[in-house]
Amino acid sequence: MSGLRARQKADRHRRIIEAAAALFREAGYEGAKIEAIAAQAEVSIGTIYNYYENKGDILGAIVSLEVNEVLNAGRGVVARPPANVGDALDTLIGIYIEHSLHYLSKEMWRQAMAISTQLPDSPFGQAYTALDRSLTEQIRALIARLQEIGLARQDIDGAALGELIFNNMNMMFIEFVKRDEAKIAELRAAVRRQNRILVAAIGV
Amino acid sequence: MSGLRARQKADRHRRIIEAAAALFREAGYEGAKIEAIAAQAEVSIGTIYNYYENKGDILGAIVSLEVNEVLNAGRGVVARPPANVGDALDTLIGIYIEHSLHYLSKEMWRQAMAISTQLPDSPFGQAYTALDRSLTEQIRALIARLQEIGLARQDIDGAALGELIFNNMNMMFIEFVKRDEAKIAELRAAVRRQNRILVAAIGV
DNA sequence: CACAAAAACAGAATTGACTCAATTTTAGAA
DNA sequence: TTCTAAAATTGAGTCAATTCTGTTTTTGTG
Repeated sequence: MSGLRARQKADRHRRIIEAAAALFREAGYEGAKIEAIAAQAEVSIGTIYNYYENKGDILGAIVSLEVNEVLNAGRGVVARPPANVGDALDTLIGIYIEHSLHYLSKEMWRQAMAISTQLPDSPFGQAYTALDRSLTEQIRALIARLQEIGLARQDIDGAALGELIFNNMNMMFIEFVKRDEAKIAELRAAVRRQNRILVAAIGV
Repeated sequence: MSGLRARQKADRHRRIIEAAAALFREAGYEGAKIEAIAAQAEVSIGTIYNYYENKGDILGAIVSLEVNEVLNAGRGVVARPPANVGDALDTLIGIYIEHSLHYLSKEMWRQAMAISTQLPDSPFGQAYTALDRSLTEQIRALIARLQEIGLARQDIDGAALGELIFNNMNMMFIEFVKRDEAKIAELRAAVRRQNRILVAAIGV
């Protein structure tokens, strides 16, 4: 039996996430008081803390949903990459960046990133690290695919290269969300310029 | 005249920083209560907030001292770099990493990094960004030096390369401080492996 | 159906960072 | 030396996240 308790639990989870997402957008992370989230979700404060360890974990759950969508969107590029290394990387990274701001504001990203380094052992901290690893893995998969097709040199250390590309992109993204006035187009151009060095090194 | 007021001010600054540094080490960042810092520094809570905007700024002042030392230590390497690109990068990065844990614990680094992304416009947030830029600039200077000496190709985009190397190193350092059991030697080896790709691409 | 144990809920109490109005100290002019 | 305005200090009070303990609901069993 699926059980009344289990159903109510799932429902409460959903209500809390929805209420929090709405309030984070409206009022920002700091501005969204736990009390308000509880009221809007129609649960008590205590119940929220029964479901999430702390306020950061609530944001974490929202961020995780988002990053999983990004990973999904990236699969298509890995399966059928553009016909040269530069465009392939640019396309994948473009998807990451564009999607990332679809549901989450820069402020939400800042908070999420801060929490993940501040509390690396909290549920969200660990989830965030795992998500980063998945993104690195996807870039690495793209490189492997390009090597297969014969677009990239076979003798390249694909693992190290994947990390290099991800780490650089991620750091650029962090700086990007730290400045409210920074534009997506500029971020993409800067990363492309940096990647050009790598593209030259690994193209056949 | 240097003035009584100015002298007392400098003295209070010093006392607050020393008290905070000691307590951060002993009890961790969260564990060090403002009230305790105030007591140990023999000032009132209000005075601390007269000198620093918030708790993070106190840590920020400590971190800034540390990073400036790191920058200083790096100057020597840029002035007289080892005789090949790989060793030159490894030596500079080695200095950064080894120095970084001299005065600051991993926990203090985690907090500092978190604060700098959470509040990028606070005094410390801005200072931290500037410090990152200085480190990037130093790596770029090393590359320029290597190009001068004829150890690196002249046609490389030095600015982009410097950013790439710094961003990768920094991200690796972030992951490093997130895991208490991570070892310095492993970090250095991983970064060396990643840089090898770049070294191959830019060596003459 | 009745009941006991387990799970979940509620919200008052606690805690600690930060604010602010009142008080004290300093600098410098008369 | 005395006085006044500016600067600095103080700590009690505020605010919001988190904890804690008693209550209610659900489940499984006889």
